[in-house]
Amino acid sequence: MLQTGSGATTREAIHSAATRLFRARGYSRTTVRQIAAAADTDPALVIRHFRSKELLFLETMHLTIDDEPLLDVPLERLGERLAGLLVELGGSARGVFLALVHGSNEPHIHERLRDTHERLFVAPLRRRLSCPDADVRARMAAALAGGLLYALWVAGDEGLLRMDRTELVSRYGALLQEVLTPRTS
Amino acid sequence: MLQTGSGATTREAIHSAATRLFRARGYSRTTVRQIAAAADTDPALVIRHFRSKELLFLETMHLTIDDEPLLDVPLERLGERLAGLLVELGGSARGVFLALVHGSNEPHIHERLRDTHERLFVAPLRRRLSCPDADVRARMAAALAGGLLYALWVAGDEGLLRMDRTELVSRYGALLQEVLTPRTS
DNA sequence: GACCGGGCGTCAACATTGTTGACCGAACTT
DNA sequence: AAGTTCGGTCAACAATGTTGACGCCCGGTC
Repeated sequence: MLQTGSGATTREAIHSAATRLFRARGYSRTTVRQIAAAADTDPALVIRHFRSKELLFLETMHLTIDDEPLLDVPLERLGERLAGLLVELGGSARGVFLALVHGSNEPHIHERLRDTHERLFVAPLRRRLSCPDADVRARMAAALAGGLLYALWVAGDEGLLRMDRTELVSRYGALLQEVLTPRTS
Repeated sequence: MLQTGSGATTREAIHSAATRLFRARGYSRTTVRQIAAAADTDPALVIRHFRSKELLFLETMHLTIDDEPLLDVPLERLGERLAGLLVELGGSARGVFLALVHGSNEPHIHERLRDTHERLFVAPLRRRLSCPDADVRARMAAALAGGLLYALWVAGDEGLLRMDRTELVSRYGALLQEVLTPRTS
């Protein structure tokens, strides 16, 4: 009957509090009671609205990039464009990505991360390629993309973090370009 | 005074049980009581020998590769050699790597992962290069290496997993080679 | 109007987690 | 022989995710 009483609003309060906390502190370091307190409600209600902490996590942690800017650039600049997107990605996307990676010990979260990798990197890149080995190229480029995020955020390579952004974009972009449209020399 | 009574043996039993369980199930899904049961002892003793679950994890989860085979290959084959090492790495190294990545929500484990990345990938590669930008090249190659492990194990890209090993080594190796010793064309 | 059925909220409890302290036995030191 | 220290056992603690019992209040039905 979906009566839109105060139920929906507290549900949204829980949702937004969970989003913020999961992004900031990850899955295991965020407790249901913290979420309840931030949403000014009861821990039991958090579970009653979303059926478990893990389902709440899955419902809040969606990693999306507008992949339109990926598509509207000429093919020979795709590598640099993707590299630029990756290094500028920071902020909220960083939190979601790290939460997914850290939480992917849990099978459902791992599945979510795999979907995200496929949908965010592999599929858009493959769509831009027409050669017979487009799938392999897209997957290798996706591995490179994930590798950059891994090195910067997961491993925390301070050498790369301190590096000049435009140089990093240029060099890593050239590498991505080499996977996507190799020089046949 | 180091009396080698039954103290050291149970400590080793705990150590080996923890190693096995952490590798198989990761940090958060392994409980101190499971470790104690597998070592046939008491949970309290696990904590008394290693001061906390996290310290026990750090003492057991060391990721090492004999980097000698990395060094004894001519520079122009280094890329393919590294790629070969990475895809054949499986087994126990996979468990340790995943445990570190998943657990790196915890600051100390994150620090361990950063050290491992530096010691396992960045440093050996930089040692082989002599150009002025050796550091940047080594770090980018390390990002590629981590990206391959990330794509295969963390994200679980089934397309790459199903791919022919020798082709994957050859193609990803060429890419690594491009970072290490770029064709100046 | 009386009734009551179900969504919303509150509270107390449960099992499990990591961790600590109290107690005990045995072995080594003096 | 006395004492100190290490190794082990047991019970407890606070915090975690989760569940069930109870109360409230609004919307529809006799």
